[in-house]
Amino acid sequence: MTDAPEIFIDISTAIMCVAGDDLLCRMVEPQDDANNHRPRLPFGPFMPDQHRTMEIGLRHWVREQVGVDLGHVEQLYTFADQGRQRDFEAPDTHTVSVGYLALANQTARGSGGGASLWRNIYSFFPWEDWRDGRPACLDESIIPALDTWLTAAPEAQERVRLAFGRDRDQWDEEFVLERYEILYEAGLTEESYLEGRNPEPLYQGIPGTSLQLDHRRILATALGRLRGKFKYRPVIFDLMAPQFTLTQLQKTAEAILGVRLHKQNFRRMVEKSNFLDSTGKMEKSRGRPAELFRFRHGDRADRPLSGLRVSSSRPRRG
Amino acid sequence: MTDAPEIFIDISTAIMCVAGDDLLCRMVEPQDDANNHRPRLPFGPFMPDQHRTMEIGLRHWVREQVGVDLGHVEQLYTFADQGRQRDFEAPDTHTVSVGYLALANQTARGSGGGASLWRNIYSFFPWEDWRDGRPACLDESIIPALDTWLTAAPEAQERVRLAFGRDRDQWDEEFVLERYEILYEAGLTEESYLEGRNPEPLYQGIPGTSLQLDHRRILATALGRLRGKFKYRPVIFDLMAPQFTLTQLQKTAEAILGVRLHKQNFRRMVEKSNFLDSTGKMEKSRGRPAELFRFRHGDRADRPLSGLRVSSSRPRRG
DNA sequence: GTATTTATACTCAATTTGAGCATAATTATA
DNA sequence: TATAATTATGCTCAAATTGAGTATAAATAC
Repeated sequence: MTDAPEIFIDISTAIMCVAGDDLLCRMVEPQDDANNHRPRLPFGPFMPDQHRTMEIGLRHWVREQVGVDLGHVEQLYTFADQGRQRDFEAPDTHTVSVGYLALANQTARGSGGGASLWRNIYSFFPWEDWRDGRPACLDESIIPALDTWLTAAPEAQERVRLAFGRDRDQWDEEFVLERYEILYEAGLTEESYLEGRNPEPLYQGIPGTSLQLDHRRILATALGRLRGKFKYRPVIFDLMAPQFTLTQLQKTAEAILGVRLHKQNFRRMVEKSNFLDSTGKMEKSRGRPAELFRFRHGDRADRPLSGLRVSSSRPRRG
Repeated sequence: MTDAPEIFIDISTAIMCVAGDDLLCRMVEPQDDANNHRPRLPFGPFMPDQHRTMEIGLRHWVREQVGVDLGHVEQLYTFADQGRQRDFEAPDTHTVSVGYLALANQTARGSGGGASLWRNIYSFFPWEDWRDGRPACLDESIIPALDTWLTAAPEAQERVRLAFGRDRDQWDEEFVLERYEILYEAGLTEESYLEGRNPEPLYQGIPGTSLQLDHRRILATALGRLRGKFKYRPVIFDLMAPQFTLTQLQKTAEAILGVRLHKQNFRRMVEKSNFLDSTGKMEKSRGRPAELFRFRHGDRADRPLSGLRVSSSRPRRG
């Protein structure tokens, strides 16, 4: 077993942050040196002799490449399939990719080395943002393209139906990865085209910026995980500034879920959850000033670690 | 960078199955060749030249070592910390361990090569089974031992409180891994003793069979994941025979959660969820015969993929 | 000082949950 | 053969939660 390919591990991190209405992800922009004009996540090899754990390794690469202070950090998934992140210069090598999700708040946004940028997450997944109603790109390009693909791959019918729903209400916001994987397999992403999965650049009608290597896949995993997790663990507070108003909290929840929430009910839920301590202070901006709250940490909350069981608002018109 | 340690990947699988009241996990028993008398999970190296994906690799090792037909398969976590699964014979090597959860039903239990056995999962985590009330071992050995440890490591106080709760009702059944990790760090597992974390065999008062390598850690991850997941995805049906009664379904849910459920409410919930099709048939055993149901697959269910939002029964006596 | 904006309070019906009582259809046993 | 024990299923009912408002308060903008 001497000529088995040597294994390398890449650690890539999706760092999320919120600003106003936007859920942002920290990218490393391409240096425009011809080869690779797509942005990427901060990433680097896992070096067991220098990093006792992968999380230590990840913090090293993040510090070096984007200099952001991380709050909550969690491992997402390990992708090992051949060909999704192959290094063509080292064919006798197999690189496995471990994706992480990290959360930061605005105060920790840092600026750090090199060209880098916070990008709205929905610029990579326009079809995931339903805050202003059903995204137009679904009916304009994605669904028609998938229908075409399904005539060639009818066995995928059920999977597509589950991921993209049939009519309204059938959309499960957590299936971010499933949807991205389907688009990838259907050849509707630039990634699949560049990796030679299909001869035609079918992706060109579909909006959404593509990323290097398998980073958009990792990012899809991150968004899906975040959407699921914040419903049952209070991770949302890692995205908030130390003090915040209920509206800011709600905007953050909406940005994560890609969905509009009912204001009064959100407030009621959050108050009952006992997560918040009120600072006496007020924030004034436009209309009536809003009270500033802060997160009440572990020891005093009664439901130790549940999340925000949000209920979305479906303004009645149909 | 020529003398960086070479990386290997182990794939280990926790295969779960249900029989009656018991949640079982498929072990490979030790061949009793002195070195290792502890059981282990089926596992083997990931060989990228032979297995296009890790899941293919896992199925290969499972087939070879225990011959079980797998239903649902899902990746759990990738553990990479030094020293938790070190191979002392190859010091210039670093092995990363990827854990998987797989579900099987009784009809798929197979027998396959070598000495192997289904073992009750709570034999490894006796403190996780609350079906007959609070496990005695908690107050008899675990909590006192943790208290002793906390005097030496007071910074862990908050973590311990969160994982083990203070009084009743504070126990979050999903924190299986967190609890195991605390016991490991506190030196209260045979694994930590054998890995040289502490000179005294403190674990000897604590019940629970230990496993080889980091397999009990993977198993803890598996149980925690299963407990969480079946609440929002219908994975429980992968553990059921093709036809089953509501009581059997409830027993399975109880075995997973390690908690007793309220029968009538469980029935009501499961009927409303629309997951079941009634076969006309009945199963008779002791009392009144029970109707046999089967799982209604995807296309016809109205809530496509929610899980069983169980409500536990707390018989009032306090 | 009136319109606009935003925050917060309160209401109310519909639904869901938690707990238990009642009844039905069997097998085990006196 | 009657009666007890056992298991399944049906139904009730109050409490709590949810979904969708209306109403009012406290600012700024014009």
